[in-house]
Amino acid sequence: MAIEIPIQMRQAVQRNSSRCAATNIRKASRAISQFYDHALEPSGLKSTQFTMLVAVACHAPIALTLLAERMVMDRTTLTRDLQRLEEQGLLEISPGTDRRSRIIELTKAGQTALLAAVPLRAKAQAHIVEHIGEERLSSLLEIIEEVVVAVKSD
Amino acid sequence: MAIEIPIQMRQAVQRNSSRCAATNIRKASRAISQFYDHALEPSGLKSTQFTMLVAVACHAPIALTLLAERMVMDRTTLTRDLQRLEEQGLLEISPGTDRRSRIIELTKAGQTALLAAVPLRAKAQAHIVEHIGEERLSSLLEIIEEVVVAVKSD
DNA sequence: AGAAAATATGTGTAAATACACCTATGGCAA
DNA sequence: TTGCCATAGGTGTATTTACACATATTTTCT
Repeated sequence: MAIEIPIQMRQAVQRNSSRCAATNIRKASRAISQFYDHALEPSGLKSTQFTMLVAVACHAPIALTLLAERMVMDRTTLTRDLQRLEEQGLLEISPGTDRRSRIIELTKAGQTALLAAVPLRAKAQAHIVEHIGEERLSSLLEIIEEVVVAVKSD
Repeated sequence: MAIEIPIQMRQAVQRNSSRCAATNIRKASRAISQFYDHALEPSGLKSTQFTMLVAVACHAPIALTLLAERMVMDRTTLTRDLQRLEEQGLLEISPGTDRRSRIIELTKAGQTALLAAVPLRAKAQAHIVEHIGEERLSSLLEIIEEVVVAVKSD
C-alpha cells in the first residue's frame, strides 16, 4: 500500500541524492548514447559498436581479456558484443598461440564501416562542442577519467 | 578475413575518437555503476533501483511518462524497471483518475529500503570526493548537465 | 454525437551489461 | 611426471536500456 512521503523526508533524500554521481552519469550516458546512435545511423553502427571497432582498430590484434580491461568492461559483456560484430562480418575472432585465448582483429568490412562512421561521430561531437565549448569538454573528459580511477582504486 | 591496420590509420582513428564523449561517458557509467552497486549491496538495492526510488520519493505521486521525462529515460524502459520494483513490493503502480495513466508511489517497504540505502550511497560518494574533491565533482555535474541539454536541443 | 487527433501506456524484440558458475589450457612444484 | 593452481574464456540468467508497433482513453472539432 502506498504511503505519503513527508515533505522533510523528500527534501532530505533529495539533498542527499541529487548530486549522486552514479545517477547523473547514467542519465548523461543514456542521453548521449541516444544522440550518437542517431548520428551514426547512416553507417549502420550503434555508438557502442563504433566504440568497439575503434578500440579494436587501435589495439588489434588483441586478446579478449586485455581488451576488456582497456575498455573498463566486463569480459563476458565483451564476449557477446564481439560475437554480434563477428556475425556482422566486421571483425574476426581467432584462437591465439595460447589455445585458451581469442585474438580480436578487424576485417576489411569492419575497417570500411569504421571509416564511414568516423565523420558522423565527429559531426555529433561538433554539435556538443558548439554548445559547451572545447574547454569544458576537456574538463569533462579529464574529470571522468579521474572518477574512473577513483572507483577502481578500491 | 582479418586485415592489418596501417599505423597511420590507427593514429588517425585514435585522434578522432579518443575524446569521444559517448565512449568515455559510457565507460565512466559502467565503472561508477559497478562501484555504487557494490556499495549498496547491503541494502539489497542496485544503484539503478536506488536512483528510481529516490526519483519516486521526490515526485510521488507521479505519472509514468512524466517520471520518464524527469529521468531522461525512455518511457518503456521505466515501465519494466518499475514493474520489478513493484514485484519486490517497493512501490505501487495504480491507475490515475485519467484511466490511461499510471500513478507511481512508494510503499512503506520502499521507503524503508530507500532510507537504509541513503547512507551507503553517501559513503560511496564520499570515496569519490576524497579522490577528486568537491570542486571537481561540482564541475562534473555541471558539465554533464550542459551536455544533456546540448544533446536534447536538437 | 461521432470521428479524428492527441495522449498514456504496454509488448515484442534486441542490444549492452554484469555476476555466478563452468570448461579448457598452461605453468610449476613435489 | 603428475597434480595443483592460475589463467583465458564461455554459458545461464537477470537487469537496464530503447525502438517499433499496438492498445486504450481522452479531447477536440464538425
